[in-house]
Amino acid sequence: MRYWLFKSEPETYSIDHLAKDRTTFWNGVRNYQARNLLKEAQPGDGILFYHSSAEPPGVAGLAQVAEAAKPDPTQFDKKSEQYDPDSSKDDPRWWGVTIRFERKLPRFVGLPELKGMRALSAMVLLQRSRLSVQPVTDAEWRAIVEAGTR
DNA sequence: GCCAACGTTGGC
DNA sequence: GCCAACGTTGGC
Repeated sequence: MRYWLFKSEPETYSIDHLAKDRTTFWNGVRNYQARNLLKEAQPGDGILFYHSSAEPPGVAGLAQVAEAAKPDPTQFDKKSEQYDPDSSKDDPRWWGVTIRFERKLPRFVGLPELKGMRALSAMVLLQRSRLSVQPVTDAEWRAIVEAGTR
């Protein structure tokens, strides 16, 4: 079982939206590296639900992978903003996973706090910009869940 | 609103 | 294959 961090702009889709929907298909990823990571995600994997472009940005809650990757239908939809004319149904380029709400963290863990945590000094979130799906280590997961539960 | 980071596109 | 131009992400 692995851990991931998914970024979402809360104005578009927040942890509260997920809490209400219970599950959602996480699609619209159009970055190859993020896509490759999505395809590795397996049911039961843990997800840190991160609010980006928010005030403040940070980890708002937990989710889990409910269903492994399937082709993202928006890539075939000419009317979609996410339409990709170069993708084919035989060999889809873009994929998404179904995720399930687990719980909101009692304490939102903001980015400034994350930056100050020693256990996270090598975390992808803090080292690499602009990657919307990221791997998270066991130790990072534990440190963040603990910080958000205290 | 600004801008750094960085991925993608396309001319050569 | 290089690299300049351009677009997007996302923190501040």
